[in-house]
Amino acid sequence: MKALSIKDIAQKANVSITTVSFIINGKAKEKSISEAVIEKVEKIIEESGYKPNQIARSLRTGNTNIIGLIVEDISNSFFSKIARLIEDKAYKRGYKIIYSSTENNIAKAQELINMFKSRKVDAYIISPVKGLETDIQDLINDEKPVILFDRNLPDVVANYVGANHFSASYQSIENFVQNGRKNIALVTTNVDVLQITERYEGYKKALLDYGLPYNEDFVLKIHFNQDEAETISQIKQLLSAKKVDAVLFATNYLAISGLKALKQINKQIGDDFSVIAYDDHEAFELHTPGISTVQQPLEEIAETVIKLILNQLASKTKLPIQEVIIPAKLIIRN
Amino acid sequence: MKALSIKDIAQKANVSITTVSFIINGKAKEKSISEAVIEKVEKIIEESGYKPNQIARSLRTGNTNIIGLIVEDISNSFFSKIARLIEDKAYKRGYKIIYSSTENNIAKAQELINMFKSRKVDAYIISPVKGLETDIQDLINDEKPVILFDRNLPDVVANYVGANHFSASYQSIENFVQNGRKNIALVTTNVDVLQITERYEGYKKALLDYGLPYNEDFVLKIHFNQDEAETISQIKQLLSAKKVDAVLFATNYLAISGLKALKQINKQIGDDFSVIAYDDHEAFELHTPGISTVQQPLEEIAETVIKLILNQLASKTKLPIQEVIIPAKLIIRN
DNA sequence: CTGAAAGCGCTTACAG
DNA sequence: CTGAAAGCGCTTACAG
Repeated sequence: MKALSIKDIAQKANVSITTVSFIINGKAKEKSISEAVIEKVEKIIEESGYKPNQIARSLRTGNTNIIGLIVEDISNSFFSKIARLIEDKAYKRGYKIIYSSTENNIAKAQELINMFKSRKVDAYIISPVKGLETDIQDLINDEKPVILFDRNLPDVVANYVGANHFSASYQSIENFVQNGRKNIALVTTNVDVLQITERYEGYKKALLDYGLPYNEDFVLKIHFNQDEAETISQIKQLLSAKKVDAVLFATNYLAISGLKALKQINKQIGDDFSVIAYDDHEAFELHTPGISTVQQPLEEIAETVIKLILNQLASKTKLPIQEVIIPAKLIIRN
Repeated sequence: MKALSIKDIAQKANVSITTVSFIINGKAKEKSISEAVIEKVEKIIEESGYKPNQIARSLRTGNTNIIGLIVEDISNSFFSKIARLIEDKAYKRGYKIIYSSTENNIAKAQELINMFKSRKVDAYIISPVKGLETDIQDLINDEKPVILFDRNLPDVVANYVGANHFSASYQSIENFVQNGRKNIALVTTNVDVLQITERYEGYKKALLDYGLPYNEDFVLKIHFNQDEAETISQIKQLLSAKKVDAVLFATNYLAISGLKALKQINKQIGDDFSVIAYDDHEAFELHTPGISTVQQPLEEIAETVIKLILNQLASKTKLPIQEVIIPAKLIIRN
């Protein structure tokens, strides 16, 4: 069964396809199509269930009404929640989302951008990987709306929306210090992105400001993509060999691994040992005791991302580049 | 900066666009284009960074290489994990995924299917809502590849992949009984989909088989979409007013709410009270004590879904409808 | 008030 | 071995 085309509708209504097109696109009044014709055509469209072919429309107009979303991993709850919020807001404005996960792999990310390009997506929302600078710059030079989020690329001038990672991590350490902790460890990843670096810098600076020594042995950089079992074992080692009395986990999945490690070695969170996790996770609230976390304001991030995108999409002229830094919130749970 | 078209490449190479098209599509040999021309054209394509416009290609061929994924909520970890696995496998075969969340809303789901239709997606992967029967039947009549997953629609004959919800729930109750539980409650949703009904039936049948009375007061049907606070308060009521000694939660998010409720009323899981949750969640493993769960084999489900889709996409003829029921696994954690 | 025609960028049957 | 031309289903400038 072949789908109906505008031609079929025009034939049934005994008008030209031009007229049908005007009516479909709400230009009937503007083009002064008579009320009678409008009604007739609309009735036929309604009855036949005709839906314009978006592919043809896209080829003609150059717009697809599709936004490309490129994240590290859609199954990570931070990204899937953002994806959901963005989807919601985009759909209300007639945009659909096509997504992809980079797995932190430059080659894959580049390939994805190329695919999205050849599919002519109208705009890009990207949680970038280092190494993507030129590709992103090309998009921007092409006048494509691009919003980076979560992590920024220092060497590219692009719109960016993200939490204040430095101060979030600084505050966490501050909290540890106020609770009398002195041997504070950081468990982070070896991924070389600004947002991770900033969390590290916040940690370092806070130690310095509070007169605590910085000890390299207290910083564990977990290899991205390594087995969770390996991660757990490294964390166990950090915690048992050293006199660590507090740990900041730089991502939620690291904290999850960390909690598993604690459970295995039977180390209790309490009077002489504290933990703070970056990014929330249901497990943290449920954990006994509750795990304090640094929360990125998801709703606000998604809202800002989509607002910037839609603004750019709506504007004929190039808008100034914006960096929106949103404070993260430290939630104390014990 | 206008993107290059096949015409530009043809001009640069001094050949027709037909020739360029054959080369791009790997039909050069078949069409016996000379080696010299192939090399020349490929070099120009390479140097210029030309990428064929997929929109034009889609309009011409009728294929988009896009698969539409319709789920209840992409931010639910069950769906986001499936989304990730499907994405992976689809990309390897040249397909992209466009997703959408129905929020269990029939009207929204219908709208989504229509959008996907007019966007000419090549295939549909749908976790359906009741009420979508005709829409899905229409797709099937249109010879579009359609795979339902997670939940089936009894009144539509479509490919389906899902876990054996009945037996999963039956086994859970069996486990409770073997541990001496006698007053077993079920916390489920009021969503009227087969997969939820089956979990309920499994619960009922197991009680019957083990000679335990079925008590309506022990079945709590939570309204989908209601506030979590409300859910928690209802669960608290169930647990405090009744002499319930075991609870099966029919979805992971209900179990999360349930655990919060337990924490609030300080009810311990242990010798005289058991819990099993449907669908895994990191929180369950970390919880003290660990929460037993019924796990759907995500990898296997995704694998089967994508295999069925690709088979259909590859096949010229209509393939027989298949229902693949995959056993769920009961993981005992305490 | 309405329509014929060009063109978006491809693919492919047909011709030579 | 290669190319001219039709056509996928739309939109829109132009003409009347």
